Amino acid sequence: MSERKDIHNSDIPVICRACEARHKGICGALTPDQLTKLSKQTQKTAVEPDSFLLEADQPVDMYSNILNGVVKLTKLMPDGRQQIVGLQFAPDFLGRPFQNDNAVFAEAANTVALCSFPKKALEDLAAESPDLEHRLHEQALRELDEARDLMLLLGRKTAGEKVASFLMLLIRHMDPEREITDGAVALELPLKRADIADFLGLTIETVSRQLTKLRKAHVIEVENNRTIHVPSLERLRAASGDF
Amino acid sequence: MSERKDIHNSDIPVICRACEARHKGICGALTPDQLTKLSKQTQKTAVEPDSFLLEADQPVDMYSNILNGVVKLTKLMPDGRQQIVGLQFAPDFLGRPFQNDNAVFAEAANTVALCSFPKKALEDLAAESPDLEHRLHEQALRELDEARDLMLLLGRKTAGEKVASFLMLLIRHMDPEREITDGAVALELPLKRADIADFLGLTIETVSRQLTKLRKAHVIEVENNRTIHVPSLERLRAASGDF
DNA sequence: TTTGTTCCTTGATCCAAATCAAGGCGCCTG
DNA sequence: CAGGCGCCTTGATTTGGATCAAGGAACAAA
Repeated sequence: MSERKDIHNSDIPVICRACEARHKGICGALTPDQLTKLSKQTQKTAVEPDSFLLEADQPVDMYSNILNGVVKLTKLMPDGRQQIVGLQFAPDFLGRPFQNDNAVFAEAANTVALCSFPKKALEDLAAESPDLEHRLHEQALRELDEARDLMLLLGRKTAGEKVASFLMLLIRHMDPEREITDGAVALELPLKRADIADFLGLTIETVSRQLTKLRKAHVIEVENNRTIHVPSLERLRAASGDF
Repeated sequence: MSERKDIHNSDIPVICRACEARHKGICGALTPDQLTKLSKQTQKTAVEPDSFLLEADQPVDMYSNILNGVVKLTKLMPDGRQQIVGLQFAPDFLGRPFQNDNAVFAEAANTVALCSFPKKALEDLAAESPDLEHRLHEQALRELDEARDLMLLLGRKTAGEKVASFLMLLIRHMDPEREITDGAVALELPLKRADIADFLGLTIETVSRQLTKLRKAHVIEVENNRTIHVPSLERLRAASGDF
C-alpha cells in the first residue's frame, strides 16, 4: 500500500533508477514489482535524426518512453503536403493506446533516446493498475490541450505570431534550468527550419524571414542558426499574440 | 411485460432509459446502482443557440453529457480573433476532467440538450470505477485524433478542401440513418456560416464562395442555406484532399 | 584544393484568401 | 406594410505569405 519508493531505491531495477519517466512519466504509477517485470522486457535505443519511430496506419507492437530528444508527430496528404501535429519531449509516453494502428507518423527531430516495451506488457499492466491508466489519461488530456492551442495558432495567427509562439512553446517544454535572470532565456532549436515550417503551417522561407524580423526587432538574438537568446520573455510573449 | 430486456431495464432510472449516453456515452460504464445514484443529482436542460455552457478560465463545477445538438469549443485571442477547436455531438461527454478551469469556451451551436451532474459526483464514480475512467480516456483519445486531423486541415489545406472536409466531418458525425443509396447523403448544417469560418480558419465570405464553387461543380446542392445534398460522397471526399 | 551537400537567407513576383463594400432574402415587430 | 435585423452572397481591391530564383555558410568527401 504505502511503499516508500525513495527509501527502497534498491528495489528499483537498475536501468530505471535515474530515469525521468519514473518521476514525471508513466512509470511513476508502477510498484517496484511491476517496474521490475516491465524492465525485463524493455529495450533502450538511440535513434538518429529523421528516422521513423512509427508509421501511420501500420500496426504497432511497441510503446516507448522518450528519454531524450524531441519527436515529431506528422500527418501527410496524398500529394505530399505535411503537417507536424505534435512535438513530444522527454519523458513523454509515445504511442496510441487501445488501437492497433497509428494515425500519425512519429519521427525523430534530433537524436532521440527511447525506452521501448511491448504493447501487450503495458496494456496488461494498465488493466491491473488504474493509476497507470490515469497517468496515460492525464497525458492524453495534456496533449489535447496543446493540440487546441495549436489549432488557434494554425487557424488565426499571423506568420510572425506563429514563430514567436513556437519559441514560447519550446521554452515552456525545454529544461527550465536554462532560465536566466529577469526573464531572459537561451535555447537550442531542436528542429531545422523545414520542421518549424511544417509545424507552423508555413514555408521555410517565411520562417526564415520572420526570425530575421524578430532579430531586427531585438526580440531575439540568433547564433549559428540554432541557438536563440531571448533577452526578454515578456517581449517574446507579446509578439506571440497570446495574453 | 416479461421480456428479458424490460426486466433488465427496470433497474435503470427512468430518465436514463432512453438515453444514448447509456449506450455509446460514458454512462454505459456504470452499474444500475451507480446510475441511480448519479441520476438523483442530474439535471436535464435545454440550451438556446449561442449561449455559453463553459467559460474559459472559469472554475467549473458541473460536467454534462450532450443529449442533442452540437457544441462548439472555442478559443479567443485578446484582440477578438476566434477559433473553434472542436465540435461535440451527442452523446459526447462535455468537460475537462481533473482540472478546475477550462481552457476553452463551450457554446451551443444550435439548440442543445444537456444532462448535467456535479463534478464531484462524477469524479467519485471515476475513482471507484476504472471502467468509467477508461471511457473518458477513450473519448479524450478520440478527440485528440480529431484535433490532429484538424491541424492538418488548418495548416495545409486550401479553402476549398477545408469546406469539403468540413462537410465530410459532419457526415461522419451525424446520424448514419440518413445515408442513402450509392453514397448519396443529405445533411442539415448545424452551424451558421460565421461558425464554419471560425472552425476552418477562414472568413465568412470565403466559406460562402467555396460553397458556391462546390455547388457549381455539382459536388453539392444547397437548399435554404442550411440543407446540403451530396449526390456522391466519393466526389466530395475527392474535393476534401484526403485519401 | 575543388566539389558537392545540407541548411539557411534574401529578393522578386505572384496568387489565394482577406478585406472592403454593396445588396438580397427571410423574418420579426411596430 | 414598412422598416430593421440577422444571415448569406457576390463583386472589387488589397495583402500576407507562397512560389520562384539565387546565393551564402558550414562541413564532408575526393
